[in-house]
Amino acid sequence: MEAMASESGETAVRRLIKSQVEDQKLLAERWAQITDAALDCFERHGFHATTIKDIARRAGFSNGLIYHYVENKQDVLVLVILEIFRSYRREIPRALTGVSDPLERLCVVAVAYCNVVASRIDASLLAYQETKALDEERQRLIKNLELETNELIAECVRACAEAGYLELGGDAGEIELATYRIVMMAHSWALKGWRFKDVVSFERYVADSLAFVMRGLLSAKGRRHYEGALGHSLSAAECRSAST
Amino acid sequence: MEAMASESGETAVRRLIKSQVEDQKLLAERWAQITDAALDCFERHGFHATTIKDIARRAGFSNGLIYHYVENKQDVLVLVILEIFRSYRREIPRALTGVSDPLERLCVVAVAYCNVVASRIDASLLAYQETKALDEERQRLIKNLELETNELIAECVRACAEAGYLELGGDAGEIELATYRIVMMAHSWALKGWRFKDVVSFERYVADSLAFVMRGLLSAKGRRHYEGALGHSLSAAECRSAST
Amino acid sequence: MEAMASESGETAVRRLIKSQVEDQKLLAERWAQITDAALDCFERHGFHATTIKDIARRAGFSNGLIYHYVENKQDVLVLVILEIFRSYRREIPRALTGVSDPLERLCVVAVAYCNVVASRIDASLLAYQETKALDEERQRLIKNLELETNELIAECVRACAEAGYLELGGDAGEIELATYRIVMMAHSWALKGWRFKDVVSFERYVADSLAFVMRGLLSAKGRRHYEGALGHSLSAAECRSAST
Amino acid sequence: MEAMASESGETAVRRLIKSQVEDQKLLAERWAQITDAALDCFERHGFHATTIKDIARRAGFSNGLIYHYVENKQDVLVLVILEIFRSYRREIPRALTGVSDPLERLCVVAVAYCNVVASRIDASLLAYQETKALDEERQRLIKNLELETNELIAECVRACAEAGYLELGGDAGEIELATYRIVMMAHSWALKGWRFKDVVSFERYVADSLAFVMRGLLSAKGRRHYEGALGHSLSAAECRSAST
DNA sequence: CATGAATGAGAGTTCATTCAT
DNA sequence: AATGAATGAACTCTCATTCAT
Repeated sequence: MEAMASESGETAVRRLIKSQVEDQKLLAERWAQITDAALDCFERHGFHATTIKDIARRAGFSNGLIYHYVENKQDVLVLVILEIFRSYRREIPRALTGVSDPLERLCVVAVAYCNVVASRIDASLLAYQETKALDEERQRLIKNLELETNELIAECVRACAEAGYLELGGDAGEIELATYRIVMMAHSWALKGWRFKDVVSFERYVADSLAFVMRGLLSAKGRRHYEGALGHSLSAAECRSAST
Repeated sequence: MEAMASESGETAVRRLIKSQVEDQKLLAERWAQITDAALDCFERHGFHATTIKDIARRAGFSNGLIYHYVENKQDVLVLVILEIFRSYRREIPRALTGVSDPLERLCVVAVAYCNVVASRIDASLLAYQETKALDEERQRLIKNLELETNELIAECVRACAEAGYLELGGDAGEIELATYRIVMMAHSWALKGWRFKDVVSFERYVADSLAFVMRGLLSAKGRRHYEGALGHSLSAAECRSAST
Repeated sequence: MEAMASESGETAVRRLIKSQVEDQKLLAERWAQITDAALDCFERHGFHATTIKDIARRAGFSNGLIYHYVENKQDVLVLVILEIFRSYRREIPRALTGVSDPLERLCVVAVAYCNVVASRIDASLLAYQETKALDEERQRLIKNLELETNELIAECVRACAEAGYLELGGDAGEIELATYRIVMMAHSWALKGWRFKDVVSFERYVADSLAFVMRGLLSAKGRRHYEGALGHSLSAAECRSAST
Repeated sequence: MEAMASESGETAVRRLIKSQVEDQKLLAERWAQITDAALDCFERHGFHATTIKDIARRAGFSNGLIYHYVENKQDVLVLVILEIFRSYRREIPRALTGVSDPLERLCVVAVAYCNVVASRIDASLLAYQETKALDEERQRLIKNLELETNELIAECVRACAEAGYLELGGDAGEIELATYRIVMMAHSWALKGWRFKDVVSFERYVADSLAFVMRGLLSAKGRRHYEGALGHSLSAAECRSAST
């Protein structure tokens, strides 16, 4: 399911963002340049205060060129938001590599997700802040990508649920809600970072929040497993978080 | 402290938003009209896509008039965001009236906060989405109002902590983090409502989330109290939530 | 001729500037208030940068009131420019009182004219700067008033010419040109004061310029009279200039 | 000093008026078009009554384009005023070419200056009328350019003073005042042309005024030289004036 | 006679987008 | 493929003027 969804994501992008340029290699390179430049500008001044010229200047080419690779300014925003979802899809599987215990996988995925969000706080917020500026089709694309990304977490949740570690039945709604508990734990740092930073370090925030979420989600069996055999590997996960 | 803080909020507004019109009654009426109209427009198209003329038209008066009551478009946004904080300050104390048990108060405050957010989902998001469009002074005002509002919840958290119901020491950081667990529970509905709505009803979301947060925060003593004597009054609180 | 002309001036004003208010005494009082306030504002910020509200505020009444005494903003400018011409008509005859020698009268009128200009530099410039902002009828009124004022000087010139003191025939063109030599001597101080002030005092400027103009205008007979019997009274005139 | 000063003038302009367009040739062409169109509009309706759109329309391009070559409306005014100072710097040296007698040079420079002013009466007045509308830096630039231009005349005055032709010591203040006598002779035609035109032709005005100024400035020695050997070349100068 | 809230046309300016080169 | 000059619609904000009270 993951593969299918993510393909539909990339495919949809190609359908949505029209380029006049045929050469696929060049297209990819230019999209990357545009994305980098735009991300930089948006983080500084937000989407609306950034002009196409700003982006072009930072990318090091003429403003006209952007319109060879993108139909309009909205598409640049889409490109940027996409890039974040790509980060998730790159980083999360990497973090999960070699981890097999379902509960450990859940913890790892939560921490990895937090790390991605934290490494691009402003970009993560863009999706919240500016999606409304997009037309319906593009909004739908982004929501789909979010659901795809959530699926990376949902899988781990599902595995835990099946192993009886979670205090929930296995129906889709419950799985999704539990997934969002983790998603919001990461996004809260981005959304409220301006305040949290004065109160607690990121590492401490992640550790505390993970413990909080786990207390909220785990069954008695899960709790035993979590507090028992899992102690050492979890601190390892936290270490990894600090090094990103 | 609460009273003082909230007063400073209103005072700051009067200092920040300059009106050419002296008549306080008229001023209040026009501000309300502008706020209503703007809220409506912003919810539909977002802040940037809404023009002053749109707002004036919807409010039913000339575009020039807005500038008699507000210095610029930013101020209209401030007015709108303010309105939400006013809702909190109106609704939360009302919900708490007559409730004395600390843990019950905590549950009630959480539900009340969720209700306010849910009744003005889009407006609640505005603060997230558009605060960046404001100058520093206005951003500071809004952040202060948020902290003031949080204090309404923090008080209840503190009382529970002092009663030993919570799994935390009483230091300010821990209190604040716990407060934000509740805040984010409400905001998550606003932020992710587009998805949750397909999965779960608002009432169910609130009930589940409250249970989740409580499991995460309560001490053993708190848990006993929560599950024991509190059962009946909590369902009452939920009923109230449904009726708002 | 003077009387007739000045009457036509005042009469024209009453015809041009329409007031809704009948009471002539009140009308005069309000016009004076408006003129004072406007003069003050125009000197600070110029005609265009001054708003009707600015003027009303400084005059101490509501902006609406101005439109009871004046048809539009242009009329306020006319009122102000008029005030300067009234100064000429007040000050110049006063300075000439008791002076009978034609050449002495010429010197006195020149110095008096300079004094009026210097006492209201910015207002004097208004006529130059903003007359173009007026419609044709008002421009004509102002030009007529200027000619009336010039006549105060021209009379003295004519008397000197008739006494043979000047190097010119008596035809109207020559008289007028000689008159303008004196007018421009005064206006130059207003127009170029920003530069002159660093180089020379006003009193010195007047004395030098008077000498310069006289050298340019006087016949041999006039020069003899000027350098002979006139010495003492001229320095007296300069003294008066300094005391205004 | 002259060269240096005039260079600093042009340099200051480039620093003050910012264009988005790099191409120097195009920049010069567009500036010229804007200047011409603006001059035309300003002469008709004044600076304030002229809109950017008016200028664009007359120049034959879109209103947006102006802002590629100029930062704001003020800069257009600066461009226009500048053009006049450029005329002085072009025309005056040309008129002086081949004239070596100091007194003759003084007469030639006066006539040439008058000719420039007369050929662009309204533009010459703009500097008087609208400088107040500019910010301080731009006002300073214009005043500097005026002083630079005056220096073209002051040189001739200085040479005459050194030759003993003028009734003045050589100190800077006296030189400058004498220079301004000539400047104001020219500007008076612009300022009061509306009246003079009915009384005297421009050529006659220049001849009379030159004679008037010379009578005012010359020493006995200068007068002898002026009336003696200079007769023929001066009428030549006047002829040139008529043909411009 | 006086007030001041309300109007609305129109100003300067910005910037996404186009297209000739 | 790349440039960057040109366009022009649309925005925010101002303010002379009106008119109900």
